[in-house]
Amino acid sequence: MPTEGELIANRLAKRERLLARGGGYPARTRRTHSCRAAVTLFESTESGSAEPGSGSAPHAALGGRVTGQRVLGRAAFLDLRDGSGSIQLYLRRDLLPEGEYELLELLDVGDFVEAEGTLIRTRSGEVTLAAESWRILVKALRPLPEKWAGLSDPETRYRERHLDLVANERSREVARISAATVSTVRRFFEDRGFLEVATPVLVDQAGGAAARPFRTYHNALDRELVLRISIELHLKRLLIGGFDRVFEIGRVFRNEGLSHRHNPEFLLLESYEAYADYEDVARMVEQLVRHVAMEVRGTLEIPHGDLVVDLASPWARTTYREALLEHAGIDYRDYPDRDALAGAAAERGVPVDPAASWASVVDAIMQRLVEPELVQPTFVFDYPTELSPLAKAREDDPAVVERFELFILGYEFANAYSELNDPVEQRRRLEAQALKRAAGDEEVEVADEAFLEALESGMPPAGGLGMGLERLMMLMTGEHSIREVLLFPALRDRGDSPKSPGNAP
RNA sequence: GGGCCCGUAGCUCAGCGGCAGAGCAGUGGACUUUUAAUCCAUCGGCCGGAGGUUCGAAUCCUCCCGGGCCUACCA
Repeated sequence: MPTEGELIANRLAKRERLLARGGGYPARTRRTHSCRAAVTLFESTESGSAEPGSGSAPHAALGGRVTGQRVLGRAAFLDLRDGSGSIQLYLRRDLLPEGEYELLELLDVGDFVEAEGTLIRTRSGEVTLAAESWRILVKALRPLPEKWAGLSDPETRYRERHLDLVANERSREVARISAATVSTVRRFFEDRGFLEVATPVLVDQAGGAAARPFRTYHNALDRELVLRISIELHLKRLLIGGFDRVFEIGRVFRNEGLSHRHNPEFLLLESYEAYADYEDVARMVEQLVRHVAMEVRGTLEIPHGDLVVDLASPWARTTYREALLEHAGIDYRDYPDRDALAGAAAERGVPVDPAASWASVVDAIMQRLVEPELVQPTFVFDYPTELSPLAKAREDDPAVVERFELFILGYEFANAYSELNDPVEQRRRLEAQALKRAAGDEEVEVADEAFLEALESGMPPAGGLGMGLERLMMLMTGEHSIREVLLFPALRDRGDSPKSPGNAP
């Protein structure tokens, strides 16, 4: 077992020899088929001939990465893989032009090659390209993870995702399901006449949610900027401008801790529909999630760990007040006093920050005692107004707003309102939040003057939706950690410098 | 932030006070239908880092770095 440096040095030497022969790193290839297409081609014209070069056997030129090799003297088998799948290559000295078989001396697992020849089925039944010509396209300098045990160290899988994807079919599958989830969501909204827009990521103030932002600086404008924590306020300005249905799928950034379900940057879907209310949005979300499940999984019963998430049955509906009563035994209306509520929370084992407001206490109880219980899809309607500064109050009860959150697997999947569009009331609510901020609470909604002014020009009644798409990916893939569905999850800096082949002895 | 666990060869892992190990990969050789090819030979180490205990530390202790799980926070 030579050191990593020696392994790389071996491959660098082979690269030199390859270049000396006039090969290596060509810009163009002669590929005629993907690996999968070649197998399909052969099976559709199955000649059954086990002897290469005979009769009407189909011909193909393939390219891909060598993932395994079995050399038997004057013949060799290579496993070739491209983005479509894999196929076996058969190299035989007497089938190849003079000197080409000896290229094997320069080949390592991990290199990309091109081979052109005849498709056959071997004695053991495998569809195989019997090469009549081949070359090395790319010399890989680093050894790939071991072929049988593969790559399992989570840290390496996350930090060097390319190796994880090469080594683990499951990781490729998760990436494909995640991508299909996003494209299906996009198509769902497009098919319903929503306009997809792109609004600024760099903004003056981080509004639309309550979270700490990342701060940055624009040199030419000599301006402090922050990265958005939400998309909401810009999309509402588009409703004001006259678009009735808009949506955006975009990254938002929250300067908070990491966990198995939180990443500092994540993919947020927001949609706004004029002349709709939160009941309409709830119906749409139910359709959306079911549609995605059918498109990417082909079923409405999604296995997740030990349980099955049932998307087919009608989704449970409750209210914030009922949910707290059922799971925590607290009717928050019996505790209009902050300290009394904090006492009730403490009795139930919910830790309470002494500085927390009434709203923070009630929400701590919700998060701690209620949300984890909501495993099967559950809508929770009608949140306390104090928790929801951008939502419209119920006409029959101004203490609560027309807001719902959707919970699946014990965590928040979606958040939706009948959007507050009374500019005077909106200003009053945001000013109340500003008082909290002045009292030291950094995680409250900011009063965005540009948004408030826009609202004064008149926003139609509308229903809005926000949904973290990584959580939808987690549901669709059955993964329990957001790091599995993020291709490059945020990690701490390991501190050492990247290894370079240039440093190899 | 707190608790538990992990870090040994390129990869997957064993060793847990007494000479640093295995498989795969690599290197040399044999082999024209293999598919975890096989067979022979062989190279290979900052045991995450720094201190400490000890005659002696990969092994025990402390701190630090990185990761995982649980938990908390993120309305």
